[in-house]
Amino acid sequence: MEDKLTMHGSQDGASARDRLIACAATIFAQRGYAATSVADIAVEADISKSTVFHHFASKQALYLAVIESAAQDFTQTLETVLDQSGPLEQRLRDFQSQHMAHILTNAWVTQLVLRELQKTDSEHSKHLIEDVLSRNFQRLVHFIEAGQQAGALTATIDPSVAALTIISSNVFFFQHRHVLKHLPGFSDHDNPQQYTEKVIDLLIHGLKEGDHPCD
Amino acid sequence: MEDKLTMHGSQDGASARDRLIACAATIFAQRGYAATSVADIAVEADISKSTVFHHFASKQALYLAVIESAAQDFTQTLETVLDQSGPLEQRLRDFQSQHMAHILTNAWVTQLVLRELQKTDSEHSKHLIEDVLSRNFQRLVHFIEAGQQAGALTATIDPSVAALTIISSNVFFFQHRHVLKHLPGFSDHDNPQQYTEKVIDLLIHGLKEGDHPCD
DNA sequence: TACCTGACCGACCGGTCGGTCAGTTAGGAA
DNA sequence: TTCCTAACTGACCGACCGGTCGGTCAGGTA
Repeated sequence: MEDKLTMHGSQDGASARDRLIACAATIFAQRGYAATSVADIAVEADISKSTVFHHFASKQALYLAVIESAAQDFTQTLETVLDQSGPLEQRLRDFQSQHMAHILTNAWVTQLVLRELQKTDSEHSKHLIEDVLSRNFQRLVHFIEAGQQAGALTATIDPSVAALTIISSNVFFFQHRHVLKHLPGFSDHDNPQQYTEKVIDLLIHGLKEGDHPCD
Repeated sequence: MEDKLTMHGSQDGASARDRLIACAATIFAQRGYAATSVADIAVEADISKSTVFHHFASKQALYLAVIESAAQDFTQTLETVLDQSGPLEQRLRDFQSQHMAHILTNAWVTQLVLRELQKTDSEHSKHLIEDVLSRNFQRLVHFIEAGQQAGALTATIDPSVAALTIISSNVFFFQHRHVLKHLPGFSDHDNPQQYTEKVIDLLIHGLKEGDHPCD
């Protein structure tokens, strides 16, 4: 069904179905499911509303296709960051940096995924997203555990908690980046990379002054 | 306007207007603005839809009242946690713990506030919330700065970044607490207080093993 | 008694929503 | 040429939405 090269109405390279998913993704991400009308999506995709229902059985089916596509986007990235060589601290820094860059460049998709994750009634779609998140989470946890076993990281801290703290700082920055501008005294609101550096600095060295007097 | 003690139709203690706001808050928080109908709110509040429009000029006006009420709820708490005495580390621990407890007990309001914060078009309502957040943020930043000047905390880390990391870990836990259950190897999903303890442990002592060899 | 007022309601309105359907177009196979 | 089929469309439908309107009812006041 994907190898159809004959297109009548559409002059774009991508298939009408893919264009439809892409347009729907941004609008769903911007306005949410209920506030998005099928007519809006049709206008954005430059087709009629009926054509939307020709490609998808319902609005919900279109939304599920969007979520599925978003989940695929998430899986194909961030896979190789932790597998590189180099000093452990630098690899942690790279992960944080690339993770931040990824969610910022794929902002609409990220927003869509996060919004879906916050629904209390999971039903469909949430499971695939959870699978993706679980995989990324486990990879990061294993990386930290390896650092602990190698003696490079403190063995007493919970690697799951450390991983979540790393991820949450990036997600929080992303979700509230437009609010952070108005926070008094916060200078890194328009410099996410510097923010990730500072967070890793904090996580590695800790807050307590007396903990490393032998520098 | 608040001192009306004569109520005709309602047998509850709170005024019908307050009950309306309370009911609307939970439904708005659960389903979002667009997905919530005035009829739904009316049913929940056990009044007719017309009565909703008797108390509020429009659905939007009701929503703004809900947001305003939610902002007030947020200001009145968390004001005295940091002002107590005791060792600095314990006060940080208390803040994290009480902040977590607060957003969990006021879950619906918190969800409403967070959802409102993520809107790209701020318009109304966002400003008051930003005021509340800025105040809490500044208070935490000043606390950390004081710890730095007293020599108890490392002077090289950015206090704003530390404050945001503290807040973000709690917010992230709250937002994704239902997803965390399905994360493999994460044991604290149903124990938020233990999670806050571990986060503070991590933030205070840091990840790096070699940083505190003199314990 | 008579009057006023505010809380409240059922019935209703214009508009928008998701979804259907009959019909048109155009390329490929025979 | 004929037929098939997928892509596509405008017209339309019932359901539901936010909001209005006319009116009821219970208390306060004089």
